[in-house]
Amino acid sequence: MELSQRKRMILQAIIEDYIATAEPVGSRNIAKNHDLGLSAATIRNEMADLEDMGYLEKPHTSAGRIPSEMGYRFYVDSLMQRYSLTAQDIAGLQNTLDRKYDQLEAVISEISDIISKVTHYPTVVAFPKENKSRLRSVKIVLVEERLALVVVVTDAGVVKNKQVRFSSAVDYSAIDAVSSFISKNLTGLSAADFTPARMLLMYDAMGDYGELLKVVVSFVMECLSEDSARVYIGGASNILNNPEFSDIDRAREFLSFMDSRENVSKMLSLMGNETEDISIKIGSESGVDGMRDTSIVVANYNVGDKLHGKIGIIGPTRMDYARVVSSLEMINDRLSEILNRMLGQ
Amino acid sequence: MELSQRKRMILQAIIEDYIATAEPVGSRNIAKNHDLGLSAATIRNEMADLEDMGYLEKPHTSAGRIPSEMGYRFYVDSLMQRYSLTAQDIAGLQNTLDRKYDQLEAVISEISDIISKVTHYPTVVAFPKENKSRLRSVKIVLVEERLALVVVVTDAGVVKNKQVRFSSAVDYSAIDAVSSFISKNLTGLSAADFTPARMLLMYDAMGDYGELLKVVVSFVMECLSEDSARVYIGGASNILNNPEFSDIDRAREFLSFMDSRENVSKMLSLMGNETEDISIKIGSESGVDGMRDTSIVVANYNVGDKLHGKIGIIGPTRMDYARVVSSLEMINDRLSEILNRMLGQ
DNA sequence: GTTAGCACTCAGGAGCGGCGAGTGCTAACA
DNA sequence: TGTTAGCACTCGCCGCTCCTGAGTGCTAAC
Repeated sequence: MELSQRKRMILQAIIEDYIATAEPVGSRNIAKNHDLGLSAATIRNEMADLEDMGYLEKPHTSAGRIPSEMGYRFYVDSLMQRYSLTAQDIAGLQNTLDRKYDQLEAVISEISDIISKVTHYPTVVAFPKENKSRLRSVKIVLVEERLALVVVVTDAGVVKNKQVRFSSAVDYSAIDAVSSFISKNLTGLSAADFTPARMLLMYDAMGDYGELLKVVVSFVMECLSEDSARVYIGGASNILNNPEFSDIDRAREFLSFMDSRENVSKMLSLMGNETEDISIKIGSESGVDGMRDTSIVVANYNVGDKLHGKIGIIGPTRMDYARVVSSLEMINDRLSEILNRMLGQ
Repeated sequence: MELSQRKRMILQAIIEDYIATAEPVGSRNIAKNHDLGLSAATIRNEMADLEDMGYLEKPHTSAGRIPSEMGYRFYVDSLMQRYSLTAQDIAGLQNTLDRKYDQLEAVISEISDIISKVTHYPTVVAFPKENKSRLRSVKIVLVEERLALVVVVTDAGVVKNKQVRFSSAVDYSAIDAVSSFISKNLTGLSAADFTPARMLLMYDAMGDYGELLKVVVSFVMECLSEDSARVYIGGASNILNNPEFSDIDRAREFLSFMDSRENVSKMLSLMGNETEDISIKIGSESGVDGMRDTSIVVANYNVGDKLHGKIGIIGPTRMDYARVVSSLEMINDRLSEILNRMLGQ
């Protein structure tokens, strides 16, 4: 059954009031504060209907109503109006974001702080990650007798490097041999191509240099597969500004979840749907246990067509979705820009 | 005035009881639970003395006593007995620490998690940092036409690198020229040697390659000065296990302090005294405002003789100092070992 | 269909009294 | 003189009751 226009208006009013005040909303308040041209009694009737239909809940008989998860879902999908940030917000954002960055880490942490500051919710930013990338080139730089730097470049233009320490001195000829072997045989391969059989063959073929090759190749594989999604978590304590978390056990449950990057990165990966710009999971929709009554809003960013990542915020189900969505959209655009300039070809 | 042996025993009993229970300690309890051979009345008299002398405080008339900051300080300096970790603790530690690490980041975060797990307090680990290091060598690796990797090696054996993107193609001759210029003129210099005058001269001398040189040199300087102490913060939510922080405002104050790496790294740097193995700041001793009634215990670790860092925990002044100190000592040893193996020459 | 009125519900806060842990003082004892 | 038992006193905490007020649902009138 479709919701009548009047029901929609009332539902929206209730949800927005509840988002603003965190207190159950009564019919009288709606009648007074929103100019709907209806008396409290009429609104009461409509509210009873909305409750029957599952959009509202009563915490107890004599309190007002609060939105159910289904109510929030309907709000987010159909009622929510795009919120425009104030000029002040935007100016502040531009200001901080216009700095020059040269370290990925610095960009990510700064972005996270900004989101926290704007939304007043805990923030999660995933580092950009590669999709099925292929090897473009490998360089081995001998730094000292027993220390080399292995530099891997993928076709997404991403450069990774790692120090490798050897137990005995390595000479240039070994390095050269391995380098040219790799560029001849491995260029253009993706992680899936590194089958055990192929690797064995390779190690054999290289004879004396097998050991060195092994070290280098295993790092190359690491770079190409790269499924360990690194995340940056910021502003976790912001959650305590919400009365939902004024209970200390509740707060601890949330914060100890957020203390673990693994938890958070797992949760992010469950958010799926990389095609949509913004995805929202309300309460139990996230499918994560430790996170009762919290919602997650995530935006996907892309760098070129091979790199992507996610930025998001986590807050109570009673969240200012409209504001969060527009903030995320805006910041996401700027982040994509910065990263494209920084990492793009 | 010196404390009598009896007063010392009583003070120790009170502090240890208070650490264990977080509740003001009364004379009767001491008489009952500690076999001091004294009646409650006697202990009462001694407690009154200890209060007069400043070692104890009364939250209100009819509660027991709690230690003052001065009381804790005396305890830490003179009364505290070295605590030995249980066999189980140690086994657990060895177990996790025996993994092979090859990424600094992984070591640091793992160490932090372990300390949190053992002590149940929030943890802070500073990344190893260099002291007045000198330039050993610089390599510039051209990765693509307009992308190079600059690798800097200091005399502490530390290798840092950074991607540099150019607006126009750079050819090998430029790279070679700059490389050899640097190795001829800058080897052995420390950050202080890079005076503006000298730099200007250099840039001029290089003529066409001045731009490239500028980029490389500024990164070299960055590596040599390196005062931005990176820190890893773990287990912050552990603070909520302590009844001192069951008040939500208190918890928020603490956690929002911990949300900022800058705050924490600044606080760490105030801990000073890199010669001592362990340093302890109790309550206001830390000189940091946002951290009422918290204590900090920090251990210094060294890698070779040029690199050092700090690991520490932060908790309520009512902290199990004995356990924390021994845990930190033990973990610190293992960390030094791992890092020396990993980064040492 | 809308609204006014009314009886009913129920969480939250204020007020109050009793309990008990703890103190300080005094007087007796070794 | 130091130690201890006894006792009056203090005061935070807990649980109880009562009251208030916001909010509901129903009914009857417009």
